[in-house]
Amino acid sequence: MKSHGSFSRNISRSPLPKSFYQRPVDLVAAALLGKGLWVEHSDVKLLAEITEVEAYAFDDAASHSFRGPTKRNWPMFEEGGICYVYLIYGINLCANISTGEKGRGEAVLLRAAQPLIGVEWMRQKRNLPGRKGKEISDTRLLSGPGNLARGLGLTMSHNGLTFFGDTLRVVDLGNTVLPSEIARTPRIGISQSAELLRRYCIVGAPSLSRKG
DNA sequence: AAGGCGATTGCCT
DNA sequence: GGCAATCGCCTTT
Repeated sequence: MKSHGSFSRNISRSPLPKSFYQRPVDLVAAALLGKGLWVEHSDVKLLAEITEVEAYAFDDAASHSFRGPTKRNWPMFEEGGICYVYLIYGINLCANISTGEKGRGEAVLLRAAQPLIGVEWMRQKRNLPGRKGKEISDTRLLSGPGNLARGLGLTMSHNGLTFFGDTLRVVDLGNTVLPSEIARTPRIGISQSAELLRRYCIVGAPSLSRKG
């Protein structure tokens, strides 16, 4: 029986400690798989299981931080556990979690998650007025970085918030993701350092933005 | 001061 | 499978 989508677990409301993020970005990326992403809005509380992420290191040509701090990427240089939100292609938002010590310049991009709590709220966020086609299935609501940010209601107002506060949290879902269940692949949509295996995903998770 | 291009998505062919 | 939408940073005048 696969655990994805199940509620029969011991879900913690406590955010993971700062120390969780004070580690090399690739370790944090892999460790985030299977964890709960908790987002609180004034009218709703949301929870989703992280299934796909990408690691971006300071010495990585594909990373926003590669050329040093700017007005846009400054949260990447904060201490680990800070939210970095940016606009991509003028259309979509992407949410990241900074890692390492302050000044390091590394982050994990959140690419996909499985909705657990607040599913209908997420669907409303995705089904914006004017959208054609069929209703989006649960597993696709947070599939892809732009969709994840939109479905969870993340905006630029979340830029710079911590993931151990009231609004944003990463929590333990009481499950275990074995190393054999984790796949490493090239990152998606980049040209620099395209050969590096820094995309991490839970093998076979239905919410993945792409197979593998 | 201006133009190219990107860690994307959804619609159209 | 191709492409438009659309904003900010970086590179080049």
